[in-house]
Amino acid sequence: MQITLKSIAERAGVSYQTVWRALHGEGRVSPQTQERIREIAKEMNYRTNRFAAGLRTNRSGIVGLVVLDVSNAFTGALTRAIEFEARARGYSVFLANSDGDIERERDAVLDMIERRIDGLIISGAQMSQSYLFTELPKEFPIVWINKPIARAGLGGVGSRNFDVGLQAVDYFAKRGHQRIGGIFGPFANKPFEARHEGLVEGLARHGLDSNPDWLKVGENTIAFAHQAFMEMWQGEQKPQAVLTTSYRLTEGVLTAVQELGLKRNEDVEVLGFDIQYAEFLQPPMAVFRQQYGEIARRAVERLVAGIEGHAAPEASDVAVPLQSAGR
Amino acid sequence: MQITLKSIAERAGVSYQTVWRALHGEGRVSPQTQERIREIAKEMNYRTNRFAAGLRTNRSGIVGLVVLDVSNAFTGALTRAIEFEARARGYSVFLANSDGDIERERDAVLDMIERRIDGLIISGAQMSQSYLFTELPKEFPIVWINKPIARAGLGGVGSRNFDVGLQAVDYFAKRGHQRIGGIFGPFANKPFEARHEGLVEGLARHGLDSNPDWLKVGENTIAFAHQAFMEMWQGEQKPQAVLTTSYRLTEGVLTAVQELGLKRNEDVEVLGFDIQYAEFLQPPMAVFRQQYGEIARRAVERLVAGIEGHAAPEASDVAVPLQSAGR
DNA sequence: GTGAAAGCGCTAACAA
DNA sequence: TTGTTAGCGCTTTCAC
Repeated sequence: MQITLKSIAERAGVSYQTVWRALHGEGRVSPQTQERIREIAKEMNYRTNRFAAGLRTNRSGIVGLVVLDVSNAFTGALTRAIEFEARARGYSVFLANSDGDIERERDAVLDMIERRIDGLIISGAQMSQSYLFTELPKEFPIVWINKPIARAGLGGVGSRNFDVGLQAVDYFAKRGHQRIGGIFGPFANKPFEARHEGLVEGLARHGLDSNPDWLKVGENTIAFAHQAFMEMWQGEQKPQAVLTTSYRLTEGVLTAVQELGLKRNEDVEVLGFDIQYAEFLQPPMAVFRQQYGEIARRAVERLVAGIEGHAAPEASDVAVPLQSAGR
Repeated sequence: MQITLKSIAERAGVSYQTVWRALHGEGRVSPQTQERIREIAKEMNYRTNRFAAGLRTNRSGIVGLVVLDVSNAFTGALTRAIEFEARARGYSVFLANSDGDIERERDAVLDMIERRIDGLIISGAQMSQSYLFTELPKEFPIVWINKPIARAGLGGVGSRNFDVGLQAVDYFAKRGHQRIGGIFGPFANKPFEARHEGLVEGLARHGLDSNPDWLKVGENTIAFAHQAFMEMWQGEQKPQAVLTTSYRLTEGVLTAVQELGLKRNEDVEVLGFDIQYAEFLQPPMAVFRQQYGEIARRAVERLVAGIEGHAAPEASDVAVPLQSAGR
């Protein structure tokens, strides 16, 4: 048995529109009636049926969030922050993982559309060029994170990835390194391309060699990074310092360093990325950390503005601080 | 403009119930009509309005998931697995973080109730004894994870925490340690209590000392673990081996070990918990790892059975394997 | 200040 | 095989 406006109305001996007004505080009810009705509602544990309300208003108060994989450290932190921001604005969030699979992503998005989400945040999208976009309502509010989507009218938020490359070279150069390398995921992911460009530009600015053997582009996996580092180390010229550009790539390099029995900071210096436990490593590792909280705030703000028709600034990219190895 | 059954019906020149039957494959439609209608629907990008459907059927096909904090490594993995299992059964998931705050948890749950979730999974619940339960519909399907809730008629799933303590002592004893300690979160969280009991029982079985100075119970925070380990180390009798019983507690001990300049496995041996990067540490660390995939599977299975009225076994606890330090 | 009534889009029971 | 109709619980307009 459901508790509805009607059942409260019966108990209170008024019409159910009066109940509605009392609960929504729409003035035109006598204070006594309002008080009485609210008490009854509370006593009966009345809860608005958002299905019915949404059906009527065409608003769900739900945002969809599709991520690659919540169990990734950065994504988890991002997801938490997004949920926090969304809830603060009265929205609930549907969560789905795409697992990097375009079909899973599409299914998730279409399911959310059926469930009438008001807007969508999509992080690390697979489907940016996909025909899928022809299946969404025109002008549907979408905000991307990290990986741009042409279709998203509201734009998106990412990190200042070009700067990551620049900063890395500055850092390494200051510590006296000349032979600098980097490991990158696929350029189909724009952030990797930008980090790469930044590194190359940084090398140029410092007048350093940009050795293709030390600049590895491939999959964003532990295995690729491991292999890439191994290859660098087999070359006759070995790099003195290597920038990694994702969580997984960092882990791959760390395993390789360990297997080769190298000492970080003596044999080779590694700059990590998004690794939460950098301080616990021996020796501690300096690390770029994406600012999930700020990214989440901007993304949600932009999305909600789009949904509710407020003006809001385009979301702009967020700086990625380099956190030094000291504790 | 919404695409509805009605708008398809107009285009197809049939009644909208015929459209409904065609789309739901309820036999009684001529194959040609069915084919034609489906094509039109596809072309128009028709998507069922689940609000309307849910209003009618009183089923949402949504499960609520409330966790302490998705950005915690174990919780992230658990969340991903739950979403996977739920989606495989046709359910979407609302995600909310309680952040360990009972008010946030309550708000999230009540909001989900308004949105008519079919059932709730709650991990690390804060509100087990709370008056809140008087506010939920009787018999509402709830499954807990990790922290038992009396109110949850469907039971829950956890890890075999007592066994963790037992195994830890076996492991340490086999490696020749006699002075064994442990660090635990608050006993208000049953899993900590069970791990503690297991450790004490293990010590007894091996005829080892159960020194209260080495058994620290407090907050589940990095800070507490850090302080607890520091205290142990200031005692005149220092432990040779320490079990940590959560992700955060492990990190706290690792920082303390590092600050004291100790060498793990020489000065003191540490058993970690739920640390994903145990292999990257120097030296690698043996670690208990909760089986999030299996826990998720059992929880969702149990919940869905409860929702849909199937018979299903009570969910039982899952073993926690100890993964050795080797790579 | 209060009530009557329409309608959101769907499901489901019944009629033709 | 197809159509008619009622109703889920709410929001909103209009009348009193």
